[in-house]
Amino acid sequence: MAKSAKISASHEPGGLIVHISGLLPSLSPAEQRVARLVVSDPAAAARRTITDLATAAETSEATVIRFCRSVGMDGYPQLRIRLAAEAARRIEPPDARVVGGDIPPGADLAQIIATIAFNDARAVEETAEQLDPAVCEQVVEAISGAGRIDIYGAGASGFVASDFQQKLHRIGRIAFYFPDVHTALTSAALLGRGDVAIGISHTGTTSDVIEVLEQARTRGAATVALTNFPRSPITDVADFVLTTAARETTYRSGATASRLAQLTVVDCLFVGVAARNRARARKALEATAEAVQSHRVGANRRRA
Amino acid sequence: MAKSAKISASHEPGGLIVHISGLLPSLSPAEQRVARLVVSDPAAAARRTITDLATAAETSEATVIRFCRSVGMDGYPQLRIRLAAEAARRIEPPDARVVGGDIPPGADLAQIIATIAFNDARAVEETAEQLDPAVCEQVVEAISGAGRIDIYGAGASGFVASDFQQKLHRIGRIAFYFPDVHTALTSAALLGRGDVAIGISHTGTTSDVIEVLEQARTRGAATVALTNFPRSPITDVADFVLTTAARETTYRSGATASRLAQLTVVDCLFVGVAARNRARARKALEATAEAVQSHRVGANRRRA
DNA sequence: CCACGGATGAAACTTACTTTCACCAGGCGT
DNA sequence: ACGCCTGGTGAAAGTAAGTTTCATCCGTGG
Repeated sequence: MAKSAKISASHEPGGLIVHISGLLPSLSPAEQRVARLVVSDPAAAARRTITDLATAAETSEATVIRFCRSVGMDGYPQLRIRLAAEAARRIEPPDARVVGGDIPPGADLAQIIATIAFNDARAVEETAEQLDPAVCEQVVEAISGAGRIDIYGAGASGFVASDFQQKLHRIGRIAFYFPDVHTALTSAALLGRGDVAIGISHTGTTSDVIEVLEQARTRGAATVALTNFPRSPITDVADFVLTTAARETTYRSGATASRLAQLTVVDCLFVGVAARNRARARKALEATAEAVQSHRVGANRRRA
Repeated sequence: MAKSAKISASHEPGGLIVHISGLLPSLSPAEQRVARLVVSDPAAAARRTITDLATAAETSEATVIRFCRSVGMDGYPQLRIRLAAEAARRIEPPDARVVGGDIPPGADLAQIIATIAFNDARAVEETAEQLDPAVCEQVVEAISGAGRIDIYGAGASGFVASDFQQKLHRIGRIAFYFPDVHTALTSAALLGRGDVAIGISHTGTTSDVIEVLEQARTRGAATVALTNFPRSPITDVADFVLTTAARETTYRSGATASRLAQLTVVDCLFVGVAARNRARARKALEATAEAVQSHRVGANRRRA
């Protein structure tokens, strides 16, 4: 008893396994048998019941408990949990993911999934990191006070534009999206001071969008550009520039990463606007949610 | 096609937590209370005894056991250990970010951005983790060999459906998307063996989509469901079920996280299909890229 | 209104964990 | 050599944790 008592003081936060193997020689023979089992396969040990482990170590449960105390645990369940945690941590990180890289021709689907998800998640994170909250704030303010909001985007970015439009609409802001250039131009011509025009273009070189944004600007509307390239042409016609941070240059993994990044920015703006008037936004959201209720079918099933 | 045994079954290698939150709506109220406790702090739950947890969830031990079974565990000890492992693997939760939580009323924009981006990125990562490559593979194969591919989705999921359609179209697959239920139904009625129908619904309860998918199935098409909830009604009419892992349950941060997750899955499938025939896909992509070139304006500037 | 089925918790029950205690083996003083 | 302590050990008793059963409750649909 005296021997193990002194050890109990050491609180071992890091490597429990290491800790155990360190004091292995100071343990009694029967406890050593237990310790060796534990050290050699922590994950397996974590799965065993105390009786099981005792049998495997050719000893009694009592000894296992003594072992637990010897290494500074309260009891067996605690040891089990620590072991499980330890074992989980040991798993090496998923092999070298190709950052922003191409997908090798021979890749299997699991690899493809890992690569894509990694890049997609990165795009979202990095976009958020480099977003300037000050600019966002100004844009949010402009949108909040706008008489009307026009959103432009072509192709894949049109998708995002449309999403933004819907979101704003759902919280009661007057927002429009135009899938067609001519309609957009017409609308832009009707904007004025106090209105907001938002142009979305990943490359920042989509002439249609630039043109429309320019039109809006000359009419006195505040113009916002959302693009991946801070020095692209679209930024010339924008009062506020928001950038995404998708690295993907190739078309390989679709333009999905950039789309996700754009959607994230849009979401931030949306929540920012909604936060300005919680009550009103919430009310509007609840109303719209209710509206689609009738198109929902019975709840999720219970059992398997 | 093995229609009896549904593909996807009990695959949850990625995240147990994620798995649980997906199952959440399909649990009974009392079990949901337990689930919420577990999801909100897995590490703490792992430390608790079953009686403790039951008390905290204001329910009985019996319910906790039922919960364990519902999420596919043998019993409470097993759950505990899995939770401990899970919690350990989890990287230090970035300071005060409310995981899947609400955005505090007083939050400034920088906080909002951080929270949103964090949740969005998480949704993408966790979705990838829990995606079953085997099911993906089968879906990819079905799509690759399909005579025709119909994609259905309403509201926000409609965007994703449309995106998928565009992607497949761009690599030369014959794919359709219908924004309108009636057109979709008509189209579904014309499907047959060898065709593929894909239904996208975050909640898995959108009656329109379910209906159309069912129609497609009775016509002999292979049906695929993409939803966040593995036990939702849409899975009843699907041969293949793919799930996303967005935790957000509230409308607050928009349904953006779920949308991103869906897009990621779509991207994976797309790349998977494209990888099946690199040459052909690449050629098609290059052709389409060239087509929009004329709508691009001069390159990015070099310096300021 | 009742029958029904699922959800639920109390209590019985089982298993796992912990403590107690007697025993044994080896060291040590007489 | 003989007791006599001392630490190591497992059997068994005891306690707590986990699991099952079952009666009750509640909402649903006939």
